[in-house]
Amino acid sequence: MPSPYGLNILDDCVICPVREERLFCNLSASAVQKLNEIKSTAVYPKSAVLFIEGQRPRGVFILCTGKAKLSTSSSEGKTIITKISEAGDVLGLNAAVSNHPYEVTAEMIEPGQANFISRDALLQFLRENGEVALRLAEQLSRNYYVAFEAIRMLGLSTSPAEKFAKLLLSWEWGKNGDDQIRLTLTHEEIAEMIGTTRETVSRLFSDFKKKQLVQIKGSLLTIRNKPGLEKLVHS
Amino acid sequence: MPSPYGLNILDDCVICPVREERLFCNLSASAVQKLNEIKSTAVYPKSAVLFIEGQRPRGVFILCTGKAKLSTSSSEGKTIITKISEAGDVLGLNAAVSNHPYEVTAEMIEPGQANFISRDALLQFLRENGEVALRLAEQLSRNYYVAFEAIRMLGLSTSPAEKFAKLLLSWEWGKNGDDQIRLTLTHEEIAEMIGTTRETVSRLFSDFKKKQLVQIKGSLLTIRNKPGLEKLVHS
DNA sequence: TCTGTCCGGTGATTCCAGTCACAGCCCGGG
DNA sequence: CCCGGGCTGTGACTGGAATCACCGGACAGA
Repeated sequence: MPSPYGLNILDDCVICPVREERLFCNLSASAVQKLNEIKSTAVYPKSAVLFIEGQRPRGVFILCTGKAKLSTSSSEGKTIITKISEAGDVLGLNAAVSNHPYEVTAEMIEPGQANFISRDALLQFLRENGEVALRLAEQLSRNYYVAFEAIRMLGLSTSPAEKFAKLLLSWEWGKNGDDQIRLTLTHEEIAEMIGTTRETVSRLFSDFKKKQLVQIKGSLLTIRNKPGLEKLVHS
Repeated sequence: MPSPYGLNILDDCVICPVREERLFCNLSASAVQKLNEIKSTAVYPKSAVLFIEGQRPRGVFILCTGKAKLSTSSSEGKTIITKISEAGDVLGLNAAVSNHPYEVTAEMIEPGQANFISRDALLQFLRENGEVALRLAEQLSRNYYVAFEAIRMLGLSTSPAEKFAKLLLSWEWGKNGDDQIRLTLTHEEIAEMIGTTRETVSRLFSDFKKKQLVQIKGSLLTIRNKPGLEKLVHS
């Protein structure tokens, strides 16, 4: 059956869709089998919320397609986005293994599918498959390094211009050989990633365009002068 | 033999000196025995550097006494302190298990002793003691949450005053029943924890004293009006 | 005891980015 | 087709924090 949003049908969404280094990859056949038994797959529209900061951890979500933003906010309403998750990412893992409340809110920014595994089933699975423990440690480590990058982003650069350049440069790499990417984030979301305001991001785009650093055509973003950007980053 | 710095002699420094929830606690007798074989203990003076950001991970340090600051800095010289480690903390764990370079620099701010375990020995130990894997995951999770708190500290508060109040309130709790603590950090270090400048911290102290929020007598810091501080924090 | 160094306090100045306000735009839905 | 809501661009203003500069005190070491 065709699903909405132009995505593949559910059965095409396997546990390990993309990245080899991820938690649930290259497991024994029986382990994969077990995983497929305890997972449940669902399709989420844009703006769907997988879980909310502060909730008790129900389980983990493995993103098959689409993108989700992970954010945390203060009671004042100020919000920071700590990561944009893509296919293959495991969301809510820290909360699930440590049984702390979710530390972030996960909201879809591009529609997609995700496998859900309840906390109980996950822990059970981990107990029965010692082989995964190391993978788990590696994945937790990766999460830590991602958080750490956010710290450097927020703490180590004085001007918004520098943070913005840093963010731009953190994209681009690899992907599809081409040196242009589709910009799916709103200025507001970019602002929340670098800890500034929407207006400032808007002005930065203008600035960077004027200075021939980047070029924008519709939603297509091109870097025209990478060394120029790197000179802004000094770190 | 008495050691310098007025500390206990080395043999008093066991693997698990303080906290029950830590990585190397409540292990089987044989595991503890093994740990004591592979560890090596040393005494570090103030300003001693255990490891430096970017170095290949040699191993982990388990702090027995003293305090260490973990920091990262940009090539511009700007520095942020991500955590003040105390007795019982395991330093360099993420780097060691994932074989990434140390992501922070660890420098003693109060002299003390630490056990060192080389990466090879640690991995070997982990392999032989599956019981520790879960502990490891929990510890990595804790590291993550600590980093996450730093993110919220740096990203979610607009004014230095708010960050400063937040930092003050993050101390105090528990310790020695008393509601005053010894301030061992310099203003500069505090500034590096909340992402501002030394002068601003100095002015904040003046402000808070004038507003009767805190009191300072020598190096003894007392909170005089906790609700007042909490009102500044809005998060 | 003297001296250099580190730390803490404070004033003056500058300027950047947050805030407010508003207008145009794109796009989707009725 | 037009309407409306979310996104984007830009101007004016201003407050607050970084920066620069300097001083005095504490302390360690010669």
